[in-house]
Amino acid sequence: MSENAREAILAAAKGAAQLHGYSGINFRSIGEAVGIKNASIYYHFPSKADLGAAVAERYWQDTASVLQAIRDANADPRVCLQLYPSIFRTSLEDGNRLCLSSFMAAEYEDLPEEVKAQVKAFADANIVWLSTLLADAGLGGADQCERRARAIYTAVAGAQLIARTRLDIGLFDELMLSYQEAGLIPA
Amino acid sequence: MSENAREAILAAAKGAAQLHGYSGINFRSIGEAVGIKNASIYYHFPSKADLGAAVAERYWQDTASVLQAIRDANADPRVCLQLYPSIFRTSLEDGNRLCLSSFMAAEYEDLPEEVKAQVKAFADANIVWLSTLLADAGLGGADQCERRARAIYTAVAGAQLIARTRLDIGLFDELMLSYQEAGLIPA
DNA sequence: CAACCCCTACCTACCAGTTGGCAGGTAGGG
DNA sequence: CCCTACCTGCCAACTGGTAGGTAGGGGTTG
Repeated sequence: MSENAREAILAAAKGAAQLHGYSGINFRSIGEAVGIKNASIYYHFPSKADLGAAVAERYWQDTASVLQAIRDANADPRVCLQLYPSIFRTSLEDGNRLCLSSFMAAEYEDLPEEVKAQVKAFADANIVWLSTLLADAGLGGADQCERRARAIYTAVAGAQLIARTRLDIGLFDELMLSYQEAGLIPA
Repeated sequence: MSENAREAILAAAKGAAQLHGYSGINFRSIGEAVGIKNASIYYHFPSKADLGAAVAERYWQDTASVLQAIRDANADPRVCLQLYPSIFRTSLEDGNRLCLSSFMAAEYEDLPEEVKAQVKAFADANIVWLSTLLADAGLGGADQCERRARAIYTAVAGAQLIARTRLDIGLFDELMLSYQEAGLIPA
């Protein structure tokens, strides 16, 4: 196992956290999913807080990579902006999972400090990406773009949160369309 | 105590749920807050699921009352729409609490059926109110207004969720302004 | 080549704390 | 005498976490 086990633990914990939150990360279940005993997880991660922070850090880094890939594949910033909601859509497709960071935002008051920091980092990464692309699309100055980036990020996260309760991805798609019609997401 | 106890339990459970979610509703803590022992709660509510459902039901009913009061106090539907975010703002003011329904939307997969139903009812109540007022303001047909109502509700809920992690109500206010500037919330 | 040792990556067994929930008892008012 | 509105005491399940043991591979030394 070795490095494989570490990765498998991260993957299992990520999946669990997207379904049940940080408090739903359970060492016994994760051990079972990975194929080791719960105590063995402590060989790879010193505590639950460390594991949670590692999961959240990996999560925003992976998201940042996907966002970068969208930019690389599409020269037109407006196309990129329209593809932005897809990163939230995929987790709904994948077993009605929530954005890890949204779930942890809800649990924020009960989170260890190191996890909180990674949750904020996710939001920051999204806002930076959005605001860069808004600027590239010529939609105002830096300040204006950052404000709008924040608005888009929070709105899309909210849409995912609520769409989840209806078990209907169509609702999420419809909400993205409404955001476009209203002028929040550039059409 | 009697009927007082029941109300006190509901209030304590509501407060706990807004901070820690459904899974954070803890019979011992609630008993302590109310001034009775945990086992005594079972006299008033047969199970945690029942208590949770009662709390969520009361929550959307109270919200519906506040929304109705806004309508009663303001003839202009546009003024009402601009006051809408205030219901989310107040819970942030009150100890950085989240909308109960948003928190439970995150926990949705782990919720008992009867609680899920009340979580949905909250969203429905908000959307009905918003879409009625959008129609009153002459902002399109019934279908169009309902779509926009959904968009506003999810965006505002998302803003509250993310603003919470920054412990800064100013961010929430700024997001509401951005939604207005973008044209999502009628100005 | 063999004996040795240590490090990796796990294991078993356990602990203390917390959880929802239940059985059965009781003070006091009508 | 019974009903209300609580109580004590308990249980089983589950939680994160710890102590200490071990199989096996690799490197070093006589």
